[in-house]
Amino acid sequence: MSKNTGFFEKVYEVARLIPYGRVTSYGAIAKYLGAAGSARMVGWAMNGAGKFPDVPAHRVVNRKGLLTGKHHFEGTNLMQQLLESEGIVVIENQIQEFDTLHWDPVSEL
DNA sequence: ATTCTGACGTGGG
DNA sequence: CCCCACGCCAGAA
Repeated sequence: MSKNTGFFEKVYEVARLIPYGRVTSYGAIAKYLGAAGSARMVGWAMNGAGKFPDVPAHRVVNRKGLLTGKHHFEGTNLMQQLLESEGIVVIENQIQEFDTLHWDPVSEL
């Protein structure tokens, strides 16, 4: 087993709870973990999420609904394709109707 | 040990 | 809405 820090593990846990066809933001996860303000750590944690197929990192975007982390996926627009595959409309790396699709673990969970 | 970076967020202009 | 500056803190060199 890898030496996962509790923080990383919790990030992955929340990420797996993201419903199909919905998205959330790094800050929302960070806040849910009680690490509000440390949203960057969530993004960094996702960097290691590539080793976890169960973690839909493509459903995690920044607060603007922008696919800022698409460059970390394979190819150039894999992240967008995955999102569109779930019925999410993405134009120019920007999720349409982001406010409606946004899933907040603090409120929803 | 120090220094820099980073898949972010918030506040002010 | 945009842009700029600061804070956040774990990991890498």
